[in-house]
Amino acid sequence: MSRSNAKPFVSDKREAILRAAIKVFAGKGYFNSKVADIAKEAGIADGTVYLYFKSKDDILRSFFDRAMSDFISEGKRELAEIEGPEDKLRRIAQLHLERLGADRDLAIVFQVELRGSTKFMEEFSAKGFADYLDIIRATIAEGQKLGVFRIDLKPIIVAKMLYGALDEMVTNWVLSHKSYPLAPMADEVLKVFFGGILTK
Amino acid sequence: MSRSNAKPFVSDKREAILRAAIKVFAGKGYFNSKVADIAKEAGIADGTVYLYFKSKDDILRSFFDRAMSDFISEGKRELAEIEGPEDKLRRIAQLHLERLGADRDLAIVFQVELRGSTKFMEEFSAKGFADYLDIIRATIAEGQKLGVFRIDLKPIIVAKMLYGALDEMVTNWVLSHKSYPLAPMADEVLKVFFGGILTK
DNA sequence: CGCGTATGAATGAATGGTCATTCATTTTTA
DNA sequence: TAAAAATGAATGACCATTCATTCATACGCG
Repeated sequence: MSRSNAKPFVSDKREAILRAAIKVFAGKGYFNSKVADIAKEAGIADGTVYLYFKSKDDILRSFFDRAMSDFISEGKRELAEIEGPEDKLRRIAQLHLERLGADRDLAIVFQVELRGSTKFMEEFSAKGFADYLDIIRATIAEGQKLGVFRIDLKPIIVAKMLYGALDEMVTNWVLSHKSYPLAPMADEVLKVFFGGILTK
Repeated sequence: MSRSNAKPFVSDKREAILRAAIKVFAGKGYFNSKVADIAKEAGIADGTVYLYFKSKDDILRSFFDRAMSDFISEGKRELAEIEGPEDKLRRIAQLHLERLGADRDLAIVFQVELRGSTKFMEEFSAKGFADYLDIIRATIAEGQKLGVFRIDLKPIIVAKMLYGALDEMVTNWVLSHKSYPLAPMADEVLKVFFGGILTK
């Protein structure tokens, strides 16, 4: 009876477990994390985890599904309000770095833990990553149609480049022991991406 | 007595174990690979693995150490013969994609398995990756000094971008179920990297 | 109201399976 | 025939998952 009606908060605990799991995974790595560690972090009994998740595997999968679809839907909403492809790419880069730069544990799990096995990688890249990459690709193709971007470039390759560059910024930030703000690097990346590095 | 003097080939078996391990790790992932799997693949007994390696961990570490130092020393040798910073970067990109594109198992372990835990990542990025990134950074700084590259860019960031872009090409190639040659993508990447994507 | 009772949630000790690693023994080499 | 190399069965930890039991909550009834 603690808060209004009891029912809606069934997922409260699921949330708590998910948060605890991210923290634990980020700290010791997925394969080195015990389900008991997650339970302790969440302040519940070991067995309770299995009332909300099918398996340890399922926790990681659930985390990814939610984080990725949140990110994509927020991205689409934001992009809908922007006109030029150039500005769209700028916003994508900013959102990418802002989101991950705002939550180190989330970033660690994304950059490191989710990539630890071909099994996970294939599954995940098939799902959310492909969608994300496709949004970038479509924006580039749009820019080419409008004459803003060079047409002698394959959109999909250019999309992978931008994604790869941003991804590397995040990975470096995650592994670096220094602490600096991640988001501002979006502009540095775009400066090169738009204009190249040659002087001429 | 099989080949000239026996002694020098103590490492023959070490080699064989290493090769077997890469194949096994590439196939099922580091954490899902049993030492017994590696032994079977190498055609030896389980215990024999421990005559050549301290632990399962040590196998992955040894693999990385050798692959990375081989790559870096070969790279340095090649680069010494090249003059302009622009051509140097071109060669770096080509070597990067040629080497990984020539050995899928090696590529899988590099792109996926070595990144599966912060523990490994921190250790590895501290070692070889930092050296590699620094070669790229130095080349870019050199180009700036010579007036070939824009000076309003931070070399380290530009280096991470190039590395990140190449890395993403490799990861996509590894995870893709289609089979296409990786090396030619170096030129596509450099086209953008040098010239940017804007038409102007 | 207050009390018994049914229902679902939570617990955590026990289970079962999995492997990395060891080492007494055997095989190969010189 | 001694030393070195290789073997593979046995050991001991480790941990995901299960499930018999306990606990909390809400409801019905006198």
